[in-house]
Amino acid sequence: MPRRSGPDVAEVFVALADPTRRQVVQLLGGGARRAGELAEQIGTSAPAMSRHLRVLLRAGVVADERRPDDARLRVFRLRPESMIAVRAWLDQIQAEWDEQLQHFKQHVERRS
Amino acid sequence: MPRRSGPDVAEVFVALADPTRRQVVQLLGGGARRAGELAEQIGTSAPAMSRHLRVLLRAGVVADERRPDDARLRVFRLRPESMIAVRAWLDQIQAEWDEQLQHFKQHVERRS
DNA sequence: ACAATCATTCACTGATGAGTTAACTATTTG
DNA sequence: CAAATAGTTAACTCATCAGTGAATGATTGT
Repeated sequence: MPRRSGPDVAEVFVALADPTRRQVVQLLGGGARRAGELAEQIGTSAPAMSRHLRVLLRAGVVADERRPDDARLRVFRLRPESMIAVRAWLDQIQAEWDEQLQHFKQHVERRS
Repeated sequence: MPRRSGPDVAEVFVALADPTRRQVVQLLGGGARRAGELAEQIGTSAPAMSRHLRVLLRAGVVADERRPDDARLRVFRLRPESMIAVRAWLDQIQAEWDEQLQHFKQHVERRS
């Protein structure tokens, strides 16, 4: 049983509320990257990036992996399941919304 | 020209990062509600709700409308465009991700 | 005009979060 | 072993934000 928790929609939203972390996600969409690469390409310090990555990890947005050939290097990749969790939340809202629209239509038709 | 700005994905994410505001969005998915109703059903104070609604307004997540019959009553409804903006952002990430997967597949096939 | 209702704004508090520099751990390389 | 590299942790500062109670604004009812 893996120790890292599954994506929780609340934490995912918090994670994606920060612009730097959204940039990280966008970069990781193009493939796995090292922590240092992310810090450099985004233009933030290493400590700041480390903290951001920890938030993304705990939220289940990214996963980490140490390189077998050089264990200093920590590689991060996207976990699309987290995005799917956000989508599911949006779907839930939109489903209720559509249902409401249906009721409204029926109401209008009954009045005509 | 309406004074409220269109949905900005950055502000939408910030708005949805708060659990109370997500509850508001969920309730509004079931139809328009007054500020007081939202405060009561969620169990928060009126001032707090007012602030949350202002954030949601500025982010373009909700729209407000004063009732013609009783101008004290301010009714809030969902603006689905904001959710669509979030979806578009997710789509953009996932598109890059899928493209990356394609490249990976081709790489594996070439190696076999 | 006066009271009641619905909601917002103000002033304040406590908590959280992002950034920085410096120190530290772990790993690889000469 | 010593130096260099990759990254995290620690201690601190600053800003932001959510909540609260009190006061205020705006509108309706008597």
